[in-house]
Amino acid sequence: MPSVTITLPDGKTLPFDNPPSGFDVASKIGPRLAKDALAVKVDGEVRDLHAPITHDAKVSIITYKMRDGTVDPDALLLLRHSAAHIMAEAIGNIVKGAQLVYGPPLPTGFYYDIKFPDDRPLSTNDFANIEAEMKRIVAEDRKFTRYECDAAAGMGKLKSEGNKYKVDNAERAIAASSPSALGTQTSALSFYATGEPGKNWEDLCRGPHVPSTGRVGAIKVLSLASSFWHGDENSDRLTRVYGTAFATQQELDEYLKQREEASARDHRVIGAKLKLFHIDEAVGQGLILWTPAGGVVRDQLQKFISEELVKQGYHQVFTPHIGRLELYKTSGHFPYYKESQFAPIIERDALAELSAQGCGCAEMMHRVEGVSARLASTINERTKKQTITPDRVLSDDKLIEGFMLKPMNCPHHIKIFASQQHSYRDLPVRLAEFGTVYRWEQSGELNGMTRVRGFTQDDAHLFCTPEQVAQEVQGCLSLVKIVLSTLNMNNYRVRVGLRDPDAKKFTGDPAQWDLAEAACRNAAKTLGVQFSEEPGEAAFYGPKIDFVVKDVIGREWQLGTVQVDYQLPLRFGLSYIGADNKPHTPVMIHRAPFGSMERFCGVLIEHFAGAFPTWLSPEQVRVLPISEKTNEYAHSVLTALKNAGVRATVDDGNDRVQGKIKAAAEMKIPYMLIVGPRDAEQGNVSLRVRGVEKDAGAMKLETFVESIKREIAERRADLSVKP
RNA sequence: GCCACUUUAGCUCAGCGGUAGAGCGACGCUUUCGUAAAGCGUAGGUCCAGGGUUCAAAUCCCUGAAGUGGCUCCA
Repeated sequence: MPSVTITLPDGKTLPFDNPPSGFDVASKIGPRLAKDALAVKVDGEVRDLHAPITHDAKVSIITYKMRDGTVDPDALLLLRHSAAHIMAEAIGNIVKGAQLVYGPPLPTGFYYDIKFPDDRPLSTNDFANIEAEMKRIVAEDRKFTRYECDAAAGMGKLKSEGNKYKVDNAERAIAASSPSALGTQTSALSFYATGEPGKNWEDLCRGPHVPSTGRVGAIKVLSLASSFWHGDENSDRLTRVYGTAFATQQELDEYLKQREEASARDHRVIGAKLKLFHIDEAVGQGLILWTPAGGVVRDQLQKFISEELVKQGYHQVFTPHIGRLELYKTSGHFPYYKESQFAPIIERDALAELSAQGCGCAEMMHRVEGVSARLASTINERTKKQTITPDRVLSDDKLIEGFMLKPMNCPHHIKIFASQQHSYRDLPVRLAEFGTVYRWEQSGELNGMTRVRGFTQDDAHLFCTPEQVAQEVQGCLSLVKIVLSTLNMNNYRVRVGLRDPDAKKFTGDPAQWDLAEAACRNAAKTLGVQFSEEPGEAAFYGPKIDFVVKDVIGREWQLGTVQVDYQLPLRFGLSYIGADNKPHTPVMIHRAPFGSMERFCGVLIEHFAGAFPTWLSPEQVRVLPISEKTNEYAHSVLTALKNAGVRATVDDGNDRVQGKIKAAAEMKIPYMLIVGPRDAEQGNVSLRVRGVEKDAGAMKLETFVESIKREIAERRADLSVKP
């Protein structure tokens, strides 16, 4: 028998005469550890607690809680993977003929994709039954038993069960562990029985699992969703059942409470309560109506960024909401993103003429969507590549012209640049606009302000020489940094999106892409923030740098973006006269520090839970007279505030002051000024600061006005006014 | 777009075949008050829309719209 030496995390070694299991190792360390052990990590790989360790290895025992008292993320994943099996068995017991597909753990829980028989779909009404069944399985505390068969036997077993999804999983597993890939390893399939193989429920599974069902203390079925097999929308539709699990009921309860709290800061809920925006069915899905209060927030953000733009040498431009279809065929937006744009707007006369010719719908679409031969050859010549798809090229007399609701601002800005001749001395030219664009998002994607069909980008396009790219990109990045730090959004990461190495989803010369990607990478390096490079994440015309901001609940939002573009200047034939007196093609940089005003405000609402810094607050101060006796004084206070440019109101209703405070607190107003006879006599105001449970004390009205003016002017993120 | 669920007063929701309900808000009156809701009263509804079943539909069935959670997508 070979002896095995186990090295523990603290460096101690334990000799064993026979290959021990993780449980044996834990038992040798102590009975308490053996009791708590869920699995074992062998040379960094998580394995079943009872699997034999056949060679000398570094071993650590995985318990639910780590030494510092926090939950081990490995243990949680393990437990949730096991919980997914328990849920799958429970569902299988309740719904006959349910075919299991795939059930992985997630950072917050787990799901199982299941194909239900058509006559028996799952509904949320089944949750109670499923949970009861899961509890029964947990109470039985059955062992998770692993067994392996060779590929042929395993496949035979699965095929006899008639579940094509599991057969497919097995085929993938065999392919992934094929001898050619891993040398000597023979491909085998592993199964886990929840209890005894042959007697209890079992599933094809790589594992590992917790030792027994009883170790999963608390499971809850959370929601239903649909998914596609292999994520392919043309493939089978599956039902995805989400759940979560913890070792104890208390942790589950805490998690559910946390979820509730998260939904309480939902921008749609807060937006309605604070009357920040409205979406009206009659106006249309995904179209935001900014109400007066939300209008203040947006206006302040726009003023803020406009000030920065002046400092950085930008020019403000204004362009209309539509443009000729031809423009977007030139830019490439129309062919590339046809599916996610509103349909073209076609002139009445053109429609009537086609209709008179008996032109059918398909023919009409073809003649709208086609590209003229002249445009195709021009662009292909300029970009030295076949960028116009030949089957869409029609002779000019067959084309129908139309307009597009603009999906991007760049073509309009390009035309502004092209309207004048430029010398290299003029560059960079920086054109900025709060430009509203429209995109046809799928209805199921729409979500409050964060996913909409019409939105305003804080857009700008910079036209510069190749030598200026690096510096201009850095300028853009510093702008994004100013924006994020002013708003106290300091938890973000930076993603450099590079072209997909093997896909054809990019246009242009690879050498230019290399240049652009290098410029982005270098600029990201100078940021002093961690960044990741992600191939395949580029725009079709160039690489980009995205700022992904993490909000208070840990969700990530892609907000600011900077993109380098060598393609559009070529497609539009842009040029400037260089020092050599010859024309050169400029490089374009697209950038939007907020991204979209709608989405940014939505994220901002959730970030602050509606409690905006004073400079952004729709209502900055509310004056609360104690009774009608001080209404007059309250109004004089209001006048003083308004004269100082402070957004303020008076609550002169006949509520008691407690009621007025409650109402003002619910509207998340930064400062309340409570005024009674005592204050009126001395020209004072009694201050109450948002988030503070008690009176901050009295102060002179003039002092308050000066302090809040300073706080607003500095765009401070905190409430700084004190008596 | 796909799957599940939801849609009743301005808001949050109850009612689930037999007269349309509550709390908050709004409005009015009383109270004139010192730090997170004073008291009383009044108004407010095409029960999402259209069709069907029924003596009778907010309630059951069908179709559609919108919303929510996911899937897929996001220049």
